Amino acid sequence: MEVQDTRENILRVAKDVFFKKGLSGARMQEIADLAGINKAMLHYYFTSKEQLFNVVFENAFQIFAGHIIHLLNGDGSLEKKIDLYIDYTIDSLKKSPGITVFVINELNTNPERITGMFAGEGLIDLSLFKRQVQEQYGEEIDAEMLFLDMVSLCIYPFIAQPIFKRLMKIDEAAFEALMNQRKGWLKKRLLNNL
Amino acid sequence: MEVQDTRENILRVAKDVFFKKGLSGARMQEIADLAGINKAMLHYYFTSKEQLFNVVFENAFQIFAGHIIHLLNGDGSLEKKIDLYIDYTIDSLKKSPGITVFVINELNTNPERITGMFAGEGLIDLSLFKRQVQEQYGEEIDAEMLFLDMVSLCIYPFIAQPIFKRLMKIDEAAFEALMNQRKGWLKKRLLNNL
DNA sequence: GTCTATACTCTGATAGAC
DNA sequence: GTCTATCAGAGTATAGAC
Repeated sequence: MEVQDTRENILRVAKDVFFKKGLSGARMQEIADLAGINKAMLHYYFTSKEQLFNVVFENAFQIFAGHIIHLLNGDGSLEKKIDLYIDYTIDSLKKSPGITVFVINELNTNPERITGMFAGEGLIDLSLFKRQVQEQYGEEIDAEMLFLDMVSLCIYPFIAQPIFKRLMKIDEAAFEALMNQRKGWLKKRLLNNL
Repeated sequence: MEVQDTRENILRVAKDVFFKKGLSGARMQEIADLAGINKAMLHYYFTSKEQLFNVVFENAFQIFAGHIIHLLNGDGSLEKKIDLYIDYTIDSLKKSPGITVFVINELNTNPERITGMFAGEGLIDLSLFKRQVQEQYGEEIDAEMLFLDMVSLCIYPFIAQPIFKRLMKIDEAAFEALMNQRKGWLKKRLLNNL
């Protein structure tokens, strides 16, 4: 197998294992087994478990934060932005439901990471969003609260997915359908209130 | 120190350590140090790390699920219930912000737990809530969606607390104030829409 | 690039004295 | 009930042959 293939393959299965078990719960042996290689090979491509984890985490954080960046820095009216954010976030999380718990958990375990993640560019910044809310709705709507609402409403159902599925007595497919239906519900609820 | 004191003391510090690092990340040595005893004593009171963890988890889950049980099975009108749920949940999470990530993460790592947790009584059941919504608002409001909204809006800000604090450039105290302010905001937003 | 074998550390758990 | 000392297993990482 070519270098690139092996490396990509490791990252693919490492993602699955780290998503499920976190940094401390994951085992290099399991990653090696799933990748069809042995532990020595893992250390040939990645110097340590932590380094491998960091690569996986940074990829995941890009996707996770992408939703928010998309919302904050997108073009168009507030209504259009919110509309797009809902579709983008829910569709994206349907494909990779474990990503939120993974990122949140790591950021909780290892809060120093946050500073590093936000240091990059000025990409993650609420000020444009705030200005837009103010211009269109004045003081009546609190931009920070609206932002908290949007993010919460879209993301939390995926975080608590195992509980909700049990509570509502539905399976994987029904949950996905519920999330699709939720897009319309959220647009009505969020936009009608503005 | 008396038996009860030592045991309670262990549970208190074990909670802190497990909340921060999870099952696999926690170290018996650290728990022993913080409790002011040695590892042998830990195993005198709790047969294994997993057993200690289970006790901590079950206590935490009671608190976590208490919010929802409170909502689902409470007395009074829907409006009153929602009002109470918001106050109860936000006040409770302010006191123990780490609990949500802890519970969610463990349920994600170890999904078999969910069945056990729900098996107990018929306490966690959406049907009363659904009936109440239907009676008061007919088909216009989707009870499951409304339920998802309430829980998401109250809980998610605490889960993503480290990120939000960084994003909004506020400290611990300001975050708490924001959550207090949020109670009023949520009541207006949720109840005006019904 | 890939493997086998192994070194070495960490950590959960127990034995046994007091 | 509490401690010291120690064992046994697991798990990361590396040496070195091919």
